[in-house]
Amino acid sequence: MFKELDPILHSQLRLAVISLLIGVKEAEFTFLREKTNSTAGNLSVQIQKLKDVGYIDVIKQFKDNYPQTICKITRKGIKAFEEYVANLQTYLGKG
Amino acid sequence: MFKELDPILHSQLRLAVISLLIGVKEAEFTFLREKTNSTAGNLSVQIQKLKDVGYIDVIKQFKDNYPQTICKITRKGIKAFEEYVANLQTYLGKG
DNA sequence: AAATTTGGTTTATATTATAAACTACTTTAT
DNA sequence: ATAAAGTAGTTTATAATATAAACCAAATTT
Repeated sequence: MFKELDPILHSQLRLAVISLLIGVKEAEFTFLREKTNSTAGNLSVQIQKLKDVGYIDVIKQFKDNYPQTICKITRKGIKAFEEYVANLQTYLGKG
Repeated sequence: MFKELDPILHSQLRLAVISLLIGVKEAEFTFLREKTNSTAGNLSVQIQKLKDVGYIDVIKQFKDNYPQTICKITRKGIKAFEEYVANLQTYLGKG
């Protein structure tokens, strides 16, 4: 009947981050923070979680003297997102 | 960009319950438990929350000597579900 | 009448999310 | 040169959620 929803993606902020990364394939921390309208602390935590499970790659470097965090979705992340969306349909279908 | 997702509905079990209730308009606790494959304790708590915010009405009665809990979605609940689904599209659109 | 089943609720615990405080460094203004 | 403010995050503490386990009350079965 209802499919399990990946708890990693069933979070507003993490879902928004993945959704953005699917569109652009690479994005800065600050870009994600602006687009998701989240606090830096929360975003930092959620990016770490997405990285821990292998849904994104995180590259830390410096740009114009400032630290810069770049995020990229992985193949695994794309697959997880697609499955999440598909499973979600089992909840929305009856509406 | 991303719309806020109603935290009451952004829960796998509560969303499943509402999804079921939209289909049938009235359902027993036991029916919901079977269909959602949840534990009675968890379901009891989540039904209480849906009732607290006015998304469902809960009627307690007896049937064949046993207590029976009936749940019905309210107009407010239907509206909330529809809005949740619409807002969710802002997250899934780029996939 | 003891054990099991039905239909739940309550309570305790694990997991998540969020915000606030902090680190480390850079830029700007004085 | 130094103080104040800004950038780019991380860590930590707290609140909210979810889940499971234990419990309750009555009914049924053996």
